[in-house]
Amino acid sequence: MLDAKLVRSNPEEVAALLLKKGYQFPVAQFTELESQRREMQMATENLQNERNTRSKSIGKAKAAGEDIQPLLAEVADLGSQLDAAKARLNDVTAALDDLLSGVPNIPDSSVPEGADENDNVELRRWGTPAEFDFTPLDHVALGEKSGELDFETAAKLTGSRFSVLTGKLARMHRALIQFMLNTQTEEHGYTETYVPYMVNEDSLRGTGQLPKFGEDLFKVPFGERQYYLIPTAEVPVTNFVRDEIIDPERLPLKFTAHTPCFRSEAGASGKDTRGMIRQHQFEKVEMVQVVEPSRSWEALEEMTGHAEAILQKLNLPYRVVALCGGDLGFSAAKTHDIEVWLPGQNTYREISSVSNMTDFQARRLLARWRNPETGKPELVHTLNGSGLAVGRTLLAIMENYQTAEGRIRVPEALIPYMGGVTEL
RNA sequence: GGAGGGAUGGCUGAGUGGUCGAAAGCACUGGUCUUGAAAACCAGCGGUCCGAGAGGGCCCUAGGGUUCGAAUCCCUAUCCCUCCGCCA
Repeated sequence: MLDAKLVRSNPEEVAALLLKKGYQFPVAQFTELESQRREMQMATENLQNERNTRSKSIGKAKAAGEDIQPLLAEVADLGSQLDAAKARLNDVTAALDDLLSGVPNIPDSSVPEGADENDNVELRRWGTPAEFDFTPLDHVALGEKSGELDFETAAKLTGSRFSVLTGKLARMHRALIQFMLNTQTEEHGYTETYVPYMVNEDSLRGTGQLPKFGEDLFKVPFGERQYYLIPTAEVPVTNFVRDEIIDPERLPLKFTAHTPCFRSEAGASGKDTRGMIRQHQFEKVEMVQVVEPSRSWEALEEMTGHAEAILQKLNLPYRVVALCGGDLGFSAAKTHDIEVWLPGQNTYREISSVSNMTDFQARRLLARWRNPETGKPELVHTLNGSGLAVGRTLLAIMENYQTAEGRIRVPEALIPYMGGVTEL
């Protein structure tokens, strides 16, 4: 959520900044609601003040043994006036909150202009795509050959956009998770966590998936309530700090978690239907940092490096792009995507996304730290990034490490995790 | 699933329907003392919203209710603890 004060004092300026994201901020509607809110808040508070003052004097009179009947008569209709005022105020603040919670984060000034992924800006490339003296297959064809990647069985068990892995391929999938977690914890200083795969609405509100993006989530009815399967570990892990005031010496908080992620892919029918690029269920190792505001841009670079390190160790060629305004997510002020080279598709595809949410999530979360300079609780900045998406890493290895016989060599770094196996 | 008990500021913890936004302690900040530190002593010290300010509102898990007035009484929900049952 954006800072209401900021929006209030410079609505036009905020609207102009949000245009970069392709978002039209309804300035007139906001200003109108805001002036109503102010008027009603003052009216309500005046009534409350009067009620408090009078009630107090009744208490005094009673204590002094005076007759309080005349005083009671004077306040007879104050209650109903107050109720009416409160109801009007509630309506307006609810409308205002609705409006404001649908407004995305303001993109950083360094974010490139642009409408969609075609306008993203490449920052750097690492590694050289391998030359094959045969026509490289994509991971679906490779999986069919070995029989270890099976979409038909998955469709029988559940439906489309699921996969079944078996044998050594399943093991490599597991090996990747261990490898990523070990790297993030042992080399990059993250604390490993294990978290719920279902969360409540408050958590999703805190990180910004709700109220706007509920249709992307799998819902789980639970008694009278509703839980949601997590779309990313960002949700449970970032919510660690909801309603917390964090001691400055504890910052930065650096957490990593391996979780499955569940996405309905509601708006993506027909997109990436082949293979395991876009699934309803996939594994991801996530990095989350909670930092003091002055450090968040530094942390974005650092975390991008932490994701890149995995690809470098696996010797997978990739490039890093800065997302343009139109391609940025709702809560992000800036995002780096890391795209891995896929020979089977002859293109780079997203394998990690690292974002600085600045104080946007922290405001909804009420995640604060006590700034030693002011002594006051102030909002922290939150960041998250994949380190990495496991399924996509697996298929990148399949395609980049394939042999003419359609087998898959095991990347050096993974051999210890594979019990010494060097080829599948 | 059943029976009880609880939830109060950064933490621990008192609180009789009416000067209660809330005792006390810890922690923290400033000061006195000291070469310096510790100890001791003194003082300060919740959050949030509106307002230029003066000031005012709201917040004692959450949501309802009773009342002129609720941290305090009633209802519901959530979470935690104890015991019984069941269970990977």
